[in-house]
Parts: sequence; C-alpha cells; structure tokens
Amino acid sequence: MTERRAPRARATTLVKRTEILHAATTTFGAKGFKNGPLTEIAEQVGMTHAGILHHFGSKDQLLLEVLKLRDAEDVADLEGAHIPEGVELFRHLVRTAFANEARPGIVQAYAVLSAESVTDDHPGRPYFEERYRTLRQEIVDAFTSICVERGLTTPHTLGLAAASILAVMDGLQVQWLLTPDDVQLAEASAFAIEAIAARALSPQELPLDLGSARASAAPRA
Amino acid sequence: MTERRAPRARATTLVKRTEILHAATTTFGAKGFKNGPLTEIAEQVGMTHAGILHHFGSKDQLLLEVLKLRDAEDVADLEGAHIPEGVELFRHLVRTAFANEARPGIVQAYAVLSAESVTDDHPGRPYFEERYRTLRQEIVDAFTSICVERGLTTPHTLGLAAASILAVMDGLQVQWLLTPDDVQLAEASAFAIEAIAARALSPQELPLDLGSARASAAPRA
DNA sequence: TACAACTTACTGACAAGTCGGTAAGTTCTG
DNA sequence: CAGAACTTACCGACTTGTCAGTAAGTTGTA
Repeated sequence: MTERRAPRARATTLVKRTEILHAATTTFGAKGFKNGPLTEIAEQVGMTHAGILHHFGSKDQLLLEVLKLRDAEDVADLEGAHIPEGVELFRHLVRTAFANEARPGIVQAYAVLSAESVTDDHPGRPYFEERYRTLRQEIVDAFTSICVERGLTTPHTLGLAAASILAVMDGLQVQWLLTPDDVQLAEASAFAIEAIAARALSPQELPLDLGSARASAAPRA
Repeated sequence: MTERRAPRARATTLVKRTEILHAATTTFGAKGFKNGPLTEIAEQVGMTHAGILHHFGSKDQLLLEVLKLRDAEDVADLEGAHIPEGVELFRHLVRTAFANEARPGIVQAYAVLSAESVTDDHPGRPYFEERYRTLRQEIVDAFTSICVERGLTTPHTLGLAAASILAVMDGLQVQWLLTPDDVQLAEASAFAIEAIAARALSPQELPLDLGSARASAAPRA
C-alpha cells in the first residue's frame, strides 16, 4: 500500500518479505500453489516476479515459508501462553473455528493447499504430513490428560477421535467455502467436537448400531 | 493397458469414452484438474490429446463428465435398490468408507478436486456445491425419519450434524491419503458418524463444556 | 569526513518448456 | 461414399527460472 523509503535496510527487508508471504497466501488460496503464478503475487506488492525469486529463491521455497508463517503467527497469537492442555485445547480449537470465520483467505489457502499436497511430488506434502501428525498427537494428549484428571481409563478410540476432530474441522471449511450460507462453520465445528469428545470419553448407547455395516463393503472394487 | 483395435464403432466409442473417463480420474487425482495434462490422460488410452478433445470438446467438459461418472457408478452399485432411508443411509455411508479403502484413486480424485473447486472460477464448483447440498439434505432426511420412527422431536442440530458427517468423511480421506499408516479411514469414519449421530439424536451430558469458548474468538482478525 | 569497495534489492529481457485448443488431413468402418 | 475417429502440425498463451545490469544503501578505511 504505502511506499516505504527504507530507513533501515534489515527492517524493511523483513517487512517486504512478510508482505510477499501474505500476498502469496492470498494467491495460493485463490488459485492453488501450482496455478498461482508468481506474477500475480509480485504485482500485489509492486514488484516483478523476478524480485520475488530474488527473495525466496524458488516458488517451492516460497510455499514452505508461507506455510511456516501461519504457524508462527498462530503461536504468536497465544502470546507466550502455554500450549493449551486438557480441556483447554478443545476450547482453543473451537475459538479458532470462530475466529476463522473472519479470515476466509487463510482458511481457503489451507483447505486448498492441504488437499493439493496429496498430489504427486507436492512440495507442501511433508509439511502437512508432519502438521497432522503433531496435531493428532496434541489432541490425544489432551484427551489422555482429561482421562487422568477424571480418573477414567483411557479408551483405545482416542486416535480415531483425534483424527476425526481435525477431519471435521477441515471438511467443514471446504463446505463453508463452497456454500457459506448453508454451513455455519463455527457452530458445526463446536457441535462436532463436542459430539466426538463425548463419544470418546463416555461411550454410551449407540443409537444407530452401525456395527453391521462394517462387515460388508460395497460391491465395487 | 492392452491395445484395442476397434472392432465395432458405436459400442467401442462408449467403451473408449469410459476408458478415457477412468484415465482422467486417475490423472486428475494424481495432479489435480488444472495440472493434469490431457496428454497424460491420452497416453493412458493410447491416443493423442487431440483425440480426447474430439470426444469431449474441452477439458472442462471432460471434468464434468468425470464427476458425473462416479455418481452414475455409485447409483449403479445400489443395483436398482432404493436410495437408503433412515438408519440404512448411515449404514450405507459406513459401508462406503470401508469400500473406499480399496480404491484410493477415486478417493484422491474427489479429495483433490473438491478442494480445488473452491478456487477462482473452477469448472467443478457448481457440481460440488450441488453435491454437498444434496447429500446434506439426504442426511437430514434420514435423521428426521429416524426421529419420526422413534417418536423423538426433531432437534434443531440436524443441519450441523449432517454437514459434520460429510466433513469428517472428507477430512479423514485427506489425512488417510497423507499418512495411510496413521489413520484408519473406515474405522474413524464409523466412529465419528456414530458419535455425531448420538449427539444429534440424544443430547446427553457435555463432557467438555465448550460453551464458553464460543464467546471469545482468537485475537487475530 | 570522504571515498572506495561491496552488498542488497530489484528490473527487464529472455530461454525453455508446457498446455489447451484448432485446423486440416488420414484411416477406418458400416 | 459418408461420417466417425482419430493424427499431425501448429499457434498462442502462460510460467518458472536465469542473467546481466542498475540504483541505492552499507561498510571499511584513511
């Protein structure tokens, strides 16, 4: 936006880099990584694409730094506070879902990029593999700590529950991006998280009795 | 795989078209729509890319027919049986999850394409919007029919539950594709569906009490 | 302070490759 | 022969990355 007449070299560079990273988030969110041209990112920050490459070396490297940036900012948002433990982690997840409704850009970038990352030799793949593994573990730990607190034996379904919680949050984002009027991102996230946690922590009656469905798979191979 | 020296024109054409559609599913699944080149699809069926264009007119059109094909095949799998109603629909969803573990190609195609469809002017977008709307409605109807059957008043959370169920199935697919060893696609799907349905149909105690998290959203705008 | 040596942050032009689509011609088949 | 099913050849558009050059700032030094 505003022109900066570099007072200090080092500081200005950092600002420019962050500006580029945010522009890249926008473009990758709007068009995906492979189809988000460097030119479009460049013109958002008043530069040529060669300038971007000067800063980041390659498009792949730019993607990796875009992904790292969000993590850095998310941690910054916690403002030195501890990583949430126990029930606090689930509250944090729900808060995040509510906050996400106000920043569709980043939500879209993550939704698009995480799915794109499963394609052949995608440079973001290792990042997302690691990210999901870490988040699942954090959720399992939170569940475990709740069980200890409440004197429950830890169920063997915590892994399933952890994966399901992340899955529902991601999946809801896609539906929300497609039909924002039909899907309430945060409400549904809160509902589902509570449902899955309830099931994991205190397995009660099974209103659907889906057990029989497990046995027979659909015909098509 | 095997070369076909067309014996009959009309019948062969249909076969060829379906063969192309399956090849396209593979390529779009592996590389996405925008980055899945027609050439790659063409060589899978022993053709040049111009041959594909001869059959489908444009790449966009090919995508739409790829998406329609799966619906057609899924319906065919039901073999003239009714669209599942009530509890049967949920059993069908779980069966599908188990069946999907055996066909990672199609799973990946849908995971990649549905997320890609939220990008700017994506030709698959209307299809996915409609698809999710329809599926959500089917699930809501199934819930409603269960409520009627059991003499329950229909909760106002059925919409949230329906979106959540679809979300968890989609989200688990992405995690499963990224780390197949860590995530059990079908088990987790069954677990989550049961959890969400339980919560929607018989809201019991809330072990997490996440209500307070709704009020305060995270700082970042 | 003054000036040289060096670094940083770019631009503009270009190379090299990819891709979708079209047009025109060829082969196959009924 | 007529028309469907292609192929070959090609265009135009787009992309990433490289490279040389330039303007501006920074550092070292006397």
